[in-house]
Amino acid sequence: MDTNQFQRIAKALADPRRFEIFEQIALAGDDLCCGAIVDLFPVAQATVSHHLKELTDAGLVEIRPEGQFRYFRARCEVLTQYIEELQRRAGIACKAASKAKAPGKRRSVSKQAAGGRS
Amino acid sequence: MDTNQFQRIAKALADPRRFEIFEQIALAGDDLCCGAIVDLFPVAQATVSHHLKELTDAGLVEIRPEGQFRYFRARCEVLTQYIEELQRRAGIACKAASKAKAPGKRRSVSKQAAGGRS
DNA sequence: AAGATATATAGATGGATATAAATATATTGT
DNA sequence: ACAATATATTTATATCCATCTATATATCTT
Repeated sequence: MDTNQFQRIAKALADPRRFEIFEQIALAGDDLCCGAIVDLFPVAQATVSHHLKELTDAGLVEIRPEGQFRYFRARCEVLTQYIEELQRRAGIACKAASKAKAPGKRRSVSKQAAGGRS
Repeated sequence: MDTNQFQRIAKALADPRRFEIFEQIALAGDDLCCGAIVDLFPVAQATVSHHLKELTDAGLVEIRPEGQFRYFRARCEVLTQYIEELQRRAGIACKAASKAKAPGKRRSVSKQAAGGRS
């Protein structure tokens, strides 16, 4: 999974409302259309539509148009991929950390004088 | 894991810079102090300090003060707990979805006329 | 105690974004 | 074709937040 999608998913999941919407979609299978979701939350239809777009752009949700309705379905595999990527990135780091427990090589820094960054 | 921490972690991970900082902390074991992190990124010290606070508040990082320094360590268990909670919430939903594949109970909605929500 | 260094906090600012109202687009039914 | 319904988009607004500068606090060194 590329960094771009990784971050888009992270951001999509970070908003509580949007995550709840995703949860509801996942719970409902492919049975929820936009209007049904609007009924579940105290927000305007435009807001739900916006969140659905974010979720879709992140790849977490896919759309099945059916007449004038658009039914949403959670792409659980994509969430799984995200979790795996998260585990991979942080997991590698954490593993490396527990390995490097050996010598006392404290990195104490002084640079401030040099003014390195702009 | 309570919803509060769940969302705080999600938000902490959602900012790319902050996630990178977490990665670096995890990679370094408990060897990184604030100044060392500042050296790794083109942002001001105050910004790093802010991100460290967010990560700490989310429980993803813990502090070991040592003299004038404060060394940061990644709490990988907490990240693991978050991942498990994410899997639990979405996983349950996704599982339920694949189970409920049975009858054609489309929820098509009409409510608009009633003007239910505020 | 005084200066230097490390980190945190306060305040300000620009940019992102969640939300809403209004409008546009598409589809269905008559 | 027209009215009604469903969803998306546009535009505006208010809030949040990443970032900065400046300052405060704490610790170390001499």
